[in-house]
Amino acid sequence: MSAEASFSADSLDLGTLFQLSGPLAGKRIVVAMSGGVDSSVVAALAARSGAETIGVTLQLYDYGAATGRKGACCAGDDIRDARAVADRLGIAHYVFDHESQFREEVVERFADDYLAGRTPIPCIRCNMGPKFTDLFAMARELGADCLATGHYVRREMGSAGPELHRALDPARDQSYFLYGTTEAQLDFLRFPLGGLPKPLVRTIAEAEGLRVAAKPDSQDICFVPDGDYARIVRSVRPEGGEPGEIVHAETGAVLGEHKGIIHYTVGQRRGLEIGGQPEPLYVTGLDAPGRKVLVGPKRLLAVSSARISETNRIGPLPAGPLTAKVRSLAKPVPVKLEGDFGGGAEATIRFDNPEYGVAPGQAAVIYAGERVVGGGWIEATQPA
RNA sequence: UGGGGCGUCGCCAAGUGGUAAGGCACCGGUUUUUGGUACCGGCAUUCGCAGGUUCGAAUCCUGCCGCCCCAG
Repeated sequence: MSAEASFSADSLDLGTLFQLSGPLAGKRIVVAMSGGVDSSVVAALAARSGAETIGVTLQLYDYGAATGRKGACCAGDDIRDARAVADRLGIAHYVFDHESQFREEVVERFADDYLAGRTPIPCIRCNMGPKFTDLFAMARELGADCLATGHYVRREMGSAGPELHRALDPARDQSYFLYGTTEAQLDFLRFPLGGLPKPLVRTIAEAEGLRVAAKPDSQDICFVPDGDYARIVRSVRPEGGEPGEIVHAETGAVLGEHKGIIHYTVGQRRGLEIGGQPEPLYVTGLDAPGRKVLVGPKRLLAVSSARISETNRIGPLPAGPLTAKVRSLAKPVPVKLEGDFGGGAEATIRFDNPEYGVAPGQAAVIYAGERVVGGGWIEATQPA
């Protein structure tokens, strides 16, 4: 409202923002438009840059069927918003129907993970698949010079090629969700917002007269608008939600009954509905075949190391100290990396200090300072 | 139906004459591009029920009800 109110896109060095060498006129930028503020601003900046700009939006799911409540989600509105922004900017805009791919690669996988006693992160699968693989291919086909997205993450040129870095604004950083970006993808991708504070992005949206300027930030899982993810799991895999026993991890005592393993995640405290305890009980493990939820006091959550799979490495492994984030909201903690890392190999991360609530299915993202070195899926953990 | 013990929020539990701790659970909020976590706040006008004593009772007395243990 103050200094930023008078800000306009003209004060930004758009060439630097999009990291394209030479004049932007004659270049072709494909922007992944989700219908939100961020990607809309990216489209606006691209359009301003003088480059030919093409907006692309993926329709990822049928909001009516997926949520079971017609109009409960804004997928339809998002697409309309994206189109409206593109119209306003005078750029081409294409919508691609990706429902079946999204359903298979993201939604069903999400459900299967829960059934297997894991705690999935669909956003990462979505980034790895529909967004960075499929959109990537489309942008190539469209003859683009780069694919730009509204993610808050930075692409920095290192001595060995482009590197992925955390966003300048740590509160907005989305690097955790993008660790799976391959070097080939990163070469082609651009993240113009990674160095900008969010309020500024909204200011630009206002200055550009974008209808989405005041649109709330998306949160939660996009195909679970009301937070009831278990219902989505059951709608995809009706066998989910089978009740079972809640068992003490140490004594084996049956403490209660649960309403389906899909409702629980390692590290979870609430929702067990077991009272009369001297200290809180946490979910310490999930026994999918036995349909058991294992619980115990907090100390049982302490983990010394984790095995991670399908690792992706972005750029060379640095010599310096490494940190890891094992959930999106957490400060990276010091770790040592053991085994091969990258190229899909399995590796182990060893925590310098015990880490609590490390859930299989979540991602472990490895950092060297601000740089994202890569990451993998947490397969199993070793008690501390 | 002889003896002993116990009945305080959904659960565990402090309080034995001075006007209901705490923990767990639950609910709400904050945080947040996943699930969780964490933090903050809320949560028994009432102590199995009914009488009585007292200025005043969950705390003392009486009866009843319920549960547990020992004895049979």
